[in-house]
Amino acid sequence: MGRNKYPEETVAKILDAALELFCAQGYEGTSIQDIVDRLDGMTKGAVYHHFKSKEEIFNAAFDRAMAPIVEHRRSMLGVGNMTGAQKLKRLYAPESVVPQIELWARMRPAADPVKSSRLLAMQYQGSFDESADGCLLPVIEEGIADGSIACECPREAAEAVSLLANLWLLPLFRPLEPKERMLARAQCLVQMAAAVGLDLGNEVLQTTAQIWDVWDRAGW
Amino acid sequence: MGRNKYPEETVAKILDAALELFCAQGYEGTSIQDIVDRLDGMTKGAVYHHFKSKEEIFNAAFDRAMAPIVEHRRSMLGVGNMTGAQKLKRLYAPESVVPQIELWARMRPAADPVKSSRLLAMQYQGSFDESADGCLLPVIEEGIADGSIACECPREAAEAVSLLANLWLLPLFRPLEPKERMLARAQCLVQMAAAVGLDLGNEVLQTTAQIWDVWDRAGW
DNA sequence: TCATTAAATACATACTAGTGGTATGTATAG
DNA sequence: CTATACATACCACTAGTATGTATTTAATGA
Repeated sequence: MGRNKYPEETVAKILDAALELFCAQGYEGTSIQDIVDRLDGMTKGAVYHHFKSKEEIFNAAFDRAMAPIVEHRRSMLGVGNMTGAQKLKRLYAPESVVPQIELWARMRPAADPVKSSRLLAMQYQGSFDESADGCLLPVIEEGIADGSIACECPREAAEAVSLLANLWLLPLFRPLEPKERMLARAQCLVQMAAAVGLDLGNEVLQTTAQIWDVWDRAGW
Repeated sequence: MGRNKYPEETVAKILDAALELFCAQGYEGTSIQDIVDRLDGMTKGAVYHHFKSKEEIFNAAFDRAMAPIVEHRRSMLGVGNMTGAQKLKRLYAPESVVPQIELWARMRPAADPVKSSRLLAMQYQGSFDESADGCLLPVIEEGIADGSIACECPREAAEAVSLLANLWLLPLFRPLEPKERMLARAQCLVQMAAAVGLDLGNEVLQTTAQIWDVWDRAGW
């Protein structure tokens, strides 16, 4: 194949193939050759021209997939006519979470923590980032400032809620539990969060139910 | 090297070397050759005579390291003269947790979730196992049966507490936070657990403080 | 405005060191 | 004598590199 006039198309193709494979087979279970084989006609040279390592492909693929979701969550922060408490509920309302879940469902990560260990590590790391630099902690602090939230340990509460939401309520790396169990988890999280001053709202239950439906439809 | 009269010594040497390397460099970052190089004079043939794969070495190394700790925690279950609530507090008291932490501290896992992703995945998986088949859920159910614990969602509460204890209170895969922050986390977890009917007891604070000291002394 | 050329880009090809794992040989203990 | 505990030699495959080649873009001059 000769030189492409629009190399960003090639990059997109590489990232699409990589994302699917990384999710289905894990990072270590996916070889560069696997990716190349999905790019009909293309060779390893092309891949290593656009990316300098497998690691970089991995990160780029997920950053690209997550970008619109991160953007959507961030967009709420600037809004002026909402209290912190209202924004907090919004963060875990269906319209904020379900699009992310639909993306994950399409990517079909392996329901085995060890196979998906790298993805799991990213979600773990991301839970802390989300609390610190992302949306959750800023929203909580906004709520404390405007008097709509009373929380003595905002940072810790944010981390705990974020961890549980990402690694426990999202059925990413483990077999899908029965719907009632997932709802029980959500109810449990709501109670626990309330104990440290965070009212996540009962929409979390609806969110969880919708997540379950998406996951179930996707054939888990 | 000729044939050893006591092959279990060879096995022990392999597992010792493997454990240290897997912790320090992660699973993928450790090659069989790395392990062999630590077994002076021995070769890959010896390793593959005793273990059939890298995976098996990994599992055997950690099972061996964890065995005494698991045993110690299990030993509490049979005791008859304690209520479930008392046993629950015991599970997170210093004498139950600190030995485990000292083991981890000696192994020095990399404070990077991605590098330690396989260990992280094991801890994650283990958190669910601990709730389901391990000590936590049985103890809670014992407490419900004897009237010392009032918990509406024992399974969910156990999972949540287990996850937070293993992935948030233990400073395994992330840089060590300041002591006050770790104590704030512990306080936060105690409050959240109380909200779903589990009294972890204030010993958790002492446990956390001791864990921090061990970690700090180990040079994190 | 357009042809010519130079340089930068987008790939393909061929190769390397190192990996997990195996097949097989050999010496020793039971 | 046999089974075990190793050592030796090898294999297919991996991430990554060095280099070659064709094509697009930019610069130039008229």
